[in-house]
Amino acid sequence: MKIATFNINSIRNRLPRLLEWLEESRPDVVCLQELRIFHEEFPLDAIRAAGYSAIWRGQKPRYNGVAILARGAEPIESRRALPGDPLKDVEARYIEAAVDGVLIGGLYAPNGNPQPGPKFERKLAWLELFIAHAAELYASGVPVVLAGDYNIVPTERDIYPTTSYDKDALVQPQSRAMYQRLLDQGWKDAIRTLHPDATIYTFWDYMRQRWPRNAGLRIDHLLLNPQATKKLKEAGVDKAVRGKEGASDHAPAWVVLR
DNA sequence: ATGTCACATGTTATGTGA
Repeated sequence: MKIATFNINSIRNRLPRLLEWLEESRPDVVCLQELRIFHEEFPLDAIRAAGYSAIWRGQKPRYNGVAILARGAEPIESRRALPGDPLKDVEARYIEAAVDGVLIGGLYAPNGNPQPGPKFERKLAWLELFIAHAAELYASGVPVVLAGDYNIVPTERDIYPTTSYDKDALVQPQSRAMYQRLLDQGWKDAIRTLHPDATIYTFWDYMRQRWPRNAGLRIDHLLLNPQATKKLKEAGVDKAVRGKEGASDHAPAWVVLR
């Protein structure tokens, strides 16, 4: 069972790219972030024609937005917001469903820039709620995968050598501490578990030639509880997706569970 | 400060979010 996460950065502009990738990579489950559509604009017909069913949340105005796609199965929705999020009706950032006995949480954490400021406070507050919810899911007894754009660079190894992100919310010690708290609960970062020392990125900014220079960041993650970790077979990033014409600034990251 | 890209407002650009 292949489970992927992909920050699509506007599903309207990138639908052909998404369909192409679905065909090539053939994931069984996909968590999408940054749909950037009104709820009613989701391209369900095209997704169905590609062989997937879907649950999603868009919003007005067209920011954020998350979805879970499943091939050959209906995702059984368990949540469409993070419990306790005061902005749960305003910002579409979390969706959760069971697919083939695996519980999937799809997330789009707040970016948090500029930092410091209210955006950064919102990021930390959202992550606090996410950590609390993750603790509940961890203990559920079933395999759980928390997949999405965490907007956190976990360690220095997860960013190209630079000082230009030093003030960025993605690398702040407070952000990294939140990620560490998830690992301390027992969640495994799937890519780092299988590739502890590799240089792996999932995001390359459009600016300053960062893709051609491979000046990337690893901010899209799949966290696994022990029941899911036991099944972990492969993990990776479909890096080539970032190099296509009209690509998102993120590449899909994925795991294969036995 | 800059670079790029998508969207909102409602220009014939400018601002925001990333």
